[in-house]
Amino acid sequence: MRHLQTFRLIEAVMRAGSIRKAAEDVNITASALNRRIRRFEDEFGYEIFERLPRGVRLNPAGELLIQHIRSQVSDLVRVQSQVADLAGVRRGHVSIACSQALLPYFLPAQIAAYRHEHPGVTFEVKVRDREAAERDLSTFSSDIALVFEPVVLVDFEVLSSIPQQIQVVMDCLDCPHVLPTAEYGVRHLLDQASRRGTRRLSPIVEAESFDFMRHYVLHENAVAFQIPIGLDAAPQHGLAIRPLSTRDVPVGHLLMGQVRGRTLPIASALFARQLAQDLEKRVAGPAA
Amino acid sequence: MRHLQTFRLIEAVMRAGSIRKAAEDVNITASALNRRIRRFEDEFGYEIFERLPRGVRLNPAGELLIQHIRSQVSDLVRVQSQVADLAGVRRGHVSIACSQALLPYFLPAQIAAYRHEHPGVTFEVKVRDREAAERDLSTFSSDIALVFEPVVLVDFEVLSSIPQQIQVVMDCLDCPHVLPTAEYGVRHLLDQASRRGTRRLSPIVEAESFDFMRHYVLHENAVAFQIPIGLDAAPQHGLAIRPLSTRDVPVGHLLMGQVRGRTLPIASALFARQLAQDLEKRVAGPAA
DNA sequence: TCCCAGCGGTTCATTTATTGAACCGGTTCT
DNA sequence: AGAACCGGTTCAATAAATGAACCGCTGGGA
Repeated sequence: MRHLQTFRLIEAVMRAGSIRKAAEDVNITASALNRRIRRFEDEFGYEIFERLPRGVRLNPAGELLIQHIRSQVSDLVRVQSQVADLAGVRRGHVSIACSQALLPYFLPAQIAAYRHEHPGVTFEVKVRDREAAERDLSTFSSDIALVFEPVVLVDFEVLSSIPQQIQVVMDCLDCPHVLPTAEYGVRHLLDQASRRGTRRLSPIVEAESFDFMRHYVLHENAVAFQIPIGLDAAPQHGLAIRPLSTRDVPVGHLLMGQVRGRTLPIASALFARQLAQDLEKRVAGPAA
Repeated sequence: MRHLQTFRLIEAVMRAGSIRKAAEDVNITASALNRRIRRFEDEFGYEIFERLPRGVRLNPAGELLIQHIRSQVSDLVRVQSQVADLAGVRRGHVSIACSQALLPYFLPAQIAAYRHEHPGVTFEVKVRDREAAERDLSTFSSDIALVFEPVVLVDFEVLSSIPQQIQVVMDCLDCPHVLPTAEYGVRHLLDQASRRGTRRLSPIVEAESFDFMRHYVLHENAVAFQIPIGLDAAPQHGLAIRPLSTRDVPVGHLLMGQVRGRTLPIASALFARQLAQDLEKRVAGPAA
C-alpha cells in the first residue's frame, strides 16, 4: 500500500531511534529518509521527532500521530477484510495474544474448527503475559487477547469472561511445588492467597513455561498449578489434577477482549464470537 | 497532505462520475488519473469502481473504502487539532450543520463567545435540513449538528436535547399563515397536529427561509411559526409572539449531536460542550 | 441503421520528483 | 583533542508520475 509508505518509515525511525539506523533497516539512504520525515513534518504542520544528539525520539505530537497511524492501518485492514467478504471469499487474518494456558488444547482446537469453516483465514498466535497482551491490543498488533486475570482494564473491552479455578497438577500429595513467574495470573492469585493466609510459597522451580512445569512434576515429586482450560479433560498418565479450594485461593477469570471501541475485521470478529460461544458453554458444563 | 492525494482523486472521480471529468476538475490528464486509480485498486486488492459505458461509479467495495477514507481524514484533522493544543496554540476548525432557527440569535452569540476565548479557532456554519444535517455528520463534513426534530437517529449521538414549543409569530390573531416547507421540523410537528385534529393547514405562503417568514408577517396580516431559540427574547416592533398550546401541537426537541462513536477534534469538542451547557441553562430558565 | 461522441484503457517520450554520495556542523564518549 | 555518530544540506543521477496520441467499446441520435 503505497500511500502508507511514509507511515512505515516513521514507524521504522521510531523503532530504530535514529534516522540513520532506520535508513539501514529499510534499505534507503539516511538522506532520503531524513527528507521524507521533514517533508511529512512540514505537511503535518508540526515536528513529530525530538532531535537529540544521539538520535531522534518521538515527541508528544509524534505519539499522538503514531496512535493515529496504527488505528488507521488496522482500520484499512478491516475494510479490506469486509470487501473480501462481500466479494465472496472469506479471507482475512486473525492475530491473537494469549496466555500460555490456551496453547496446548483450547486454541488449537478452536482455530482448527474455524479454519475448517473458513480455509481462507490465516492466524497468528502470540504468547503474551497479561500486560504485554494489552499492549499488543492497544498498538493494534493483535486483534483479540485471551488472558487470565489481566492487570489493567483501560481500553480493554471484555468480550467474554469465564471463571477458572486454579488446579493442582501433582504426582503425589507432597509439598514441593513449581510455580510460574510473577507476571502470570496464576502466580498472582497464589501470591495473594499466601499473603492472606499463613502458608508460604517456596517454589523449588520457577518457570515461564506451563508446559515445562507440567512435565517437570513427572520427574520429581512436586505439584504444579494450572487453570482448567490449559489442562486436558482426560488426565495424563501418572498425573492427577484436582481443583484448589476456592476458600484458599480465589477463583480467577479468563477474559477475552479487544481494544475498546474498535471495529474488528470480519474474520476476527467472527472468531471472537466463536470463542465467546465456546467459553460460555464451558461455564455451563465444564466438561469440555 | 501528500499521502492523501490518491484519496482526494478517488473522491473527485466519485463526485464527477467519470474519470475524464474528474481529471479536468483536478487539472491533470485523464490518463494519469486513470492509472492512479488502477494502481490503487491493484494495491488495495479489489476494484472500487464499476466501469460503465458512460463513466464510473463506486461499487460496494468502493463505498466501504470511501467511508474509511472520510473517517481517516477527519481523524487526522482531530490529531492535528490535538497537537496544536499541546503546542499551546488553541487552533482548530469547527464545522456545524444546523437548522435555520439557530442562525439569527443563538449561533452568532455562541460562536462569538467561543472565539472571544479562543481566537485561533475558525468556524463554518452550514444550513441543513434535518436529513441533510445527519448526512453531513456521517460523511464527516460537519462535526456537530444542531437540528429540530431529526428524522432518523442512526449514527447520531445526542450530545444535548432541549424541548422547544413552537411559537406563533403574528401581526394579529387572524387566520392566514405562512409555513416552512415539508423538510423542516416545525412543519413536521404542525402537520402531525393537523392530521390529529380537525383544523386544516392552508398556508398562504410556503417558504424555506424562516427569516423571510418572520418578515413577511409584517407586510400581510398573517401568522408564522418558529421555535423559541430562533426568536429574539425582546419581541420586535409590531410582532407578537406567543407559544402554541402543547395540547394542540406536541412539543418538539432541539437536538445537538455528532456521529456516534467519533472522537471530535478538541476545538469542536469544547464548543459542543459550551453549547450543551448553554442549552441546559435554557431548559432551567428559558429567559435567554 | 449507421455513425459519432464519449467513455475507460494503453503506449511511449517527456517532465517531475525522489534518491544517493559526499559533505557540513554539532555533540558525546574515549 | 580526536574519533565516532548524529541530523541536515547540496547536486548529479535515477526512478516515477505525467501528458499526448491512440485503441476498442458502448449508447444515443441523425
